[in-house]
Amino acid sequence: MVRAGLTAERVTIAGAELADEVGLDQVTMSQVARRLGVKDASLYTHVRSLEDLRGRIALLAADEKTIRIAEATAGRAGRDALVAFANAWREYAHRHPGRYMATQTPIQIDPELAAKAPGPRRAVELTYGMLRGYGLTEPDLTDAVRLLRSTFHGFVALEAAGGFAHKRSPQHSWVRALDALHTLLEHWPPSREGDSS
Amino acid sequence: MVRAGLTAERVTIAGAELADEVGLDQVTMSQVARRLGVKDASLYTHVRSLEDLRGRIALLAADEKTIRIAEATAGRAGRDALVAFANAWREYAHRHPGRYMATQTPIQIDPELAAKAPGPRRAVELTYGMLRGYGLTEPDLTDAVRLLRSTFHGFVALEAAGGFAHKRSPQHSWVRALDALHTLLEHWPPSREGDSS
DNA sequence: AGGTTATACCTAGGAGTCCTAGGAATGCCA
DNA sequence: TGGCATTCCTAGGACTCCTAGGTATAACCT
Repeated sequence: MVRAGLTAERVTIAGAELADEVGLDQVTMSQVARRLGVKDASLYTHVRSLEDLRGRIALLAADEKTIRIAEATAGRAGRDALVAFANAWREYAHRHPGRYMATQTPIQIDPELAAKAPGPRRAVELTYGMLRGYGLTEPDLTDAVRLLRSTFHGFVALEAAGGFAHKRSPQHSWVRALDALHTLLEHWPPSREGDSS
Repeated sequence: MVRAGLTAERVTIAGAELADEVGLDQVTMSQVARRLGVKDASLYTHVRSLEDLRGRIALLAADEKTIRIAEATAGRAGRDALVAFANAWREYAHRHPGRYMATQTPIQIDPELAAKAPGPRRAVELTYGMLRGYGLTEPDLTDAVRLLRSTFHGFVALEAAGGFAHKRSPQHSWVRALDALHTLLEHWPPSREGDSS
């Protein structure tokens, strides 16, 4: 009898592959075990539960996505950086739909595990860095970061859910959205606080 | 023996309530049946499968959300309409997290059933109507609609997933995002097609 | 009212899933 | 070579989805 040589990472990767191939909710302990040539009970040595596995897939995806974005934006600034950032985000979501969907999970991720994963924190830093060139200051900066992340995520999520009719290619709308966001960042509106107009 | 008086609608509503209370993935045939005081097998008279039920919940949510938005935007125009539209969207997502999450489901909804649901189609019309005041023309109009929908959805999705750190209230960022979108719509950038700068 | 029909709801059960408990095999290191 | 930690197993309980086939009830029709 040959051991399969499992580890939490290998289980997570198998789950992530499965998620991309057949959808996140088809990722079951049994399926993952089958793919690894192992009985489902064996997985519990490496992973606490199915929930835990899904959390690990989400963190893996966050890390991978962050790395792609970092590579894509390296050495770029302004509009170039914005476009590279956004395209890397969207491409990751397209290439790894299951992994990406795992990141949408309302958080019940093991905090201890999440603390070790550099992805999420790094992603925020990257976004701030990308916006440096636009001359925004806090709290506008945080608001702009959130707006960008919302738009990127929302677009790919609607795309994945079939939320766009067929009359115009999503690609066109995507490019135009990036144009719009760029000009928006260049002319970020002042706060209307106390404005009664 | 008293009959429960079930129907596809009542099963769907029970499922939707359950989704809001305990999360969409806790919506099982057994749980819904239990809530209705019925055996799980009985539900299959009214609903084809669990997938089918989830699709019905998604359509119900789409309809409800559209109605809320229609009420909120009635008689408004310009920025007022934009803010009312967006707030109605976000409020629905907050109040009915489970239902809302069901709408994110990658489409495997019974087409025949979807054709009868007015929600999604109506929602698109409403969005176009809201943008009428901004003087956009096709294809910019479609691009703008998609950008707005992406941002609204992305924001509430990230909010629900705990994607925003605690340093600044999401509410502030939301208001600023709406400001930003409004000025963006007033100064929609021309197409850069063929622009090599 | 009584009989007929449609259907709402049931019981029974198979297959698949998550997860635990405890045992056997394997690789490592003295 | 022997001891030990760990990997992986078998066995099994509880729950889930869904089907098949039977019973009870409501609605309709004369």
